[in-house]
Amino acid sequence: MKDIEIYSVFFSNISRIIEIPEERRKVFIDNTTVIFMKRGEVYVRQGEIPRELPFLCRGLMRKFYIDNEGRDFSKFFSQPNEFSGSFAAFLQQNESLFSVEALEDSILIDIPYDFFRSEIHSHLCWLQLYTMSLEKFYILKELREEQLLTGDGRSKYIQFLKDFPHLEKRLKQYHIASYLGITPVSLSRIRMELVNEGFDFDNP
Amino acid sequence: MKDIEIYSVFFSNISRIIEIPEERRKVFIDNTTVIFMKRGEVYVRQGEIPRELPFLCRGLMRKFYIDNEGRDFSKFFSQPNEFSGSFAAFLQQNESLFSVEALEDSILIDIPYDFFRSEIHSHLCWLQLYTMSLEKFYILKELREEQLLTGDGRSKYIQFLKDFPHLEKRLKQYHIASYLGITPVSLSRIRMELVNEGFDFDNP
DNA sequence: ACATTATCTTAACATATGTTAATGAAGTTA
DNA sequence: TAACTTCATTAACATATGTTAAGATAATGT
Repeated sequence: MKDIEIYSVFFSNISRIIEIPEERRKVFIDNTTVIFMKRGEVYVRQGEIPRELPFLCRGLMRKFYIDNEGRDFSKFFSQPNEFSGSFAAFLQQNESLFSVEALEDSILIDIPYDFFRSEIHSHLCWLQLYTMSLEKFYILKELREEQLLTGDGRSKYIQFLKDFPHLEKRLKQYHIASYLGITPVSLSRIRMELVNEGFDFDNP
Repeated sequence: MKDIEIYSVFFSNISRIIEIPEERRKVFIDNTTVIFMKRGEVYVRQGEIPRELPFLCRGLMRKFYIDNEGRDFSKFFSQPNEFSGSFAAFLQQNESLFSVEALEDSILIDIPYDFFRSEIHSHLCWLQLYTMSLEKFYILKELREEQLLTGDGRSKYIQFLKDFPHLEKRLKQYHIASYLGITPVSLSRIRMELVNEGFDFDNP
């Protein structure tokens, strides 16, 4: 798949939300880069300063923390038409708190920091789109915060199944468990419970 | 304290970040409302649709969830110069997932939804300021998410002490505990541990 | 298809946190 | 000051989740 096709799909998708004029599209294409990633490749490593903000066009990526004891926590699973890096680290140009890896072959558009600050922040159409994106992410975070704060393993898993109905089968159990902040063993117990209560994972 | 003084301090504070032209200030003042709240008063209740976005000028407020079993979880403690409502509910004009109450006498500026969408979203200066605010909140949420996902009670409490050094003495222990997602009993055990290790809560 | 590896399940036991309740400390009101 | 209320601490016990390890199942590479 050629870059031009990637951009074409990209602009077609965002045109459903806001119209970007031809001149701005051209500038965008000239200043950003299309990246192809293979499954298992790491986009950015915890501790690196991300110089680009990646927009996921295709595939599936995972944001994850490794803590001091080497434990792995999944922060989020990114799906197409989302930014899939660390806003926090990119915006502040400091070290990313987490790594990002491709769980499946993926395609993303890399937006360099300087271009982001000059172009995106100074044109109303881009700023509106970016703000909507931020709002969407913020809303997700608010829900996630509630889930993590108030829920036990079981309720967090049930919420996960609602939030990501198509991901349950594409993800490893240990990735799901690490997203919920529990162990794979504990997740397996919860799944067993649900099955005993009549839940059918093939036809949820 | 009169409204005009509140607005004066408000514009003075934000002018350190971005300049708002006189004409926009006037429109802002004409379309927003200053609200005075007493300690213990509730600004918005879980389940209500917030028609205004509140900006906290003075005081201390608490955002909190009550779950089905009646348990109380503190989502955040808002300090001056922050929005202190639910972005998610306000932006989408749907039911707030949490309540907001004043823990101390507080003053806020209420921004009505329609005005927010028409005025703030269509003037670059406001949109830039708003975007920065969103970015700041998003960054906070990203840190909070990590804390909730990866930390146990003890490490979350230590992080809380770093994040809110002046709040430890102004808040009840059970509010702190509910912010960390643990019980007051568990928090008390952690504090006892820290004291035994030589930590001094009077001179931290 | 086979061998190999990776993942998931299950069980036994360990640990952290929750629950309940009693006590003590601090702040409020009469 | 005394009586009362609210809050924090502490202890005993209950429960959910973690840890380790074994075996079963599924995925992968040759």
